[in-house]
Amino acid sequence: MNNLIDILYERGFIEKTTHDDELVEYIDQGNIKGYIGFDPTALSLHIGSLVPIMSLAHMQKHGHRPIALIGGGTGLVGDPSGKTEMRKLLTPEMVEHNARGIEKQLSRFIDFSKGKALILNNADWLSELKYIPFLRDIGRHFSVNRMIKAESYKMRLESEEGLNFIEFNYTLLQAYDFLNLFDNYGCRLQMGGSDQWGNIISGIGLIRKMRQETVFGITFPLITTSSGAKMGKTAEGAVWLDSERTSPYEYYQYWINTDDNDIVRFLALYTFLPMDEIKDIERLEDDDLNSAKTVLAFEATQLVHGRQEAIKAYHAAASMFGVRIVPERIMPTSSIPRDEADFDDISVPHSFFDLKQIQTGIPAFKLFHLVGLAPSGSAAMRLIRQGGGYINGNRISSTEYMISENDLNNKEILLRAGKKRFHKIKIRY
RNA sequence: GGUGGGGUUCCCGAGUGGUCAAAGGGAACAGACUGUAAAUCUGUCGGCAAAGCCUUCGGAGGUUCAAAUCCUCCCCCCACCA
Repeated sequence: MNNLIDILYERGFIEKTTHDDELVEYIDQGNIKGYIGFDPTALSLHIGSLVPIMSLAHMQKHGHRPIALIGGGTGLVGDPSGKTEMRKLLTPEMVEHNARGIEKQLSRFIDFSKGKALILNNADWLSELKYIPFLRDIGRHFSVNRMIKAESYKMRLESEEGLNFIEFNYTLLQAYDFLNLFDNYGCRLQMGGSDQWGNIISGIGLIRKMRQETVFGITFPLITTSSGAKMGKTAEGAVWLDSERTSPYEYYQYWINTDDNDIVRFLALYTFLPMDEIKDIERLEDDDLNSAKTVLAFEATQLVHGRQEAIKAYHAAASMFGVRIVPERIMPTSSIPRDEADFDDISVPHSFFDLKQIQTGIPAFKLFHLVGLAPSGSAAMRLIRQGGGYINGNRISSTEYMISENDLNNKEILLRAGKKRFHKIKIRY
């Protein structure tokens, strides 16, 4: 059970691989290089990229050398695989900017020091490509007949919108990436999402044809929640790894809201906790399940935002929803604090108001909108009308309700929308 | 370039002169039930200090008392032909 492949299989990272036995043999040699591409379509990565990131981290933990390839060049083209519509084209400046942000986030999971891992940008070689030589050297190895039969293009070919030529070239560029990494870095493994299978196979084929060498591919399953939703999608949009976009508290809450049926799977994928402990979770019921979710949320938050932030989020949640001490018997390896500490709540979303503003009086619905608990005044009005608006734990009875000094509770007002969205008003003196 | 079909509120999708803030479904939100879970049931689901008013149906004009619906021009997408 020491081979990276076994570990990845056990934790649920692998959907399929090429050359099963040869791949295991190859990885057994140790210190191998494997790469994954990251699209710089946004400034930040989100939860959807966590599986690739974690697998690179596992690689490193097992003595191999991960290569994170930022798609600075391919990002200018846009991967159509599995997409229903064409991506918006990004400007080179945007791609460059995004690449930096992504690099920062990756380094939380992977140690890039002393060549223990590499971070590369394919713009470095793709932007220099000459069209005619590229067509002659690379393009001639690709059969259009085969390409249009590929599953990843199928959706687009059958759709109304069709497939644009620029996107059709994406596969060639990604195959060329692999060739390049093979030639210059001795990289023989590419990993990626299941939608990348076609692109990965193309790279493998290209290297076989041009270098007569065998290289390998691994794809990850598409992770969905038990209810069928894509990972990391909420009403507010994606759950980002960047604390500017998704606060550690919100991030923590996302994991706490995990479906019961997903806990084991997610602990395996999104934490480094030992598998034998994770398997014990399957036997838990009721309240213990919530403890397991707490561990999941804590560990996942710690990985992305660091221990301090994870503890803050954990404490904030405790102060809102009640303290929950995780028993020693559940996930003993987890570093989640298990003692009754002083639970502060500084991580709960909050904003500051002047005492004067409160004394003047402000309609409750207005305040809910103001602090972002409702997207509009109308929505806030509805919320209150439906009995979903609370002040300091008490349901607001009327849409006319005015917030005043009387609502101050220890210099604070706790607003709540529905069951689990909180916002604290603090008075600035 | 030609011909035909399209662009509707977060998404899908009905609507071809007033009864349209626009059917239906999905998503989402709230309530009940719970465990900050799922399932189920009920309600809400453009904005606005709100029984009223304002802004939306690719864009800009126009016809009309009245336009998502009719006319003109433009932009974009798709299919077939070249």
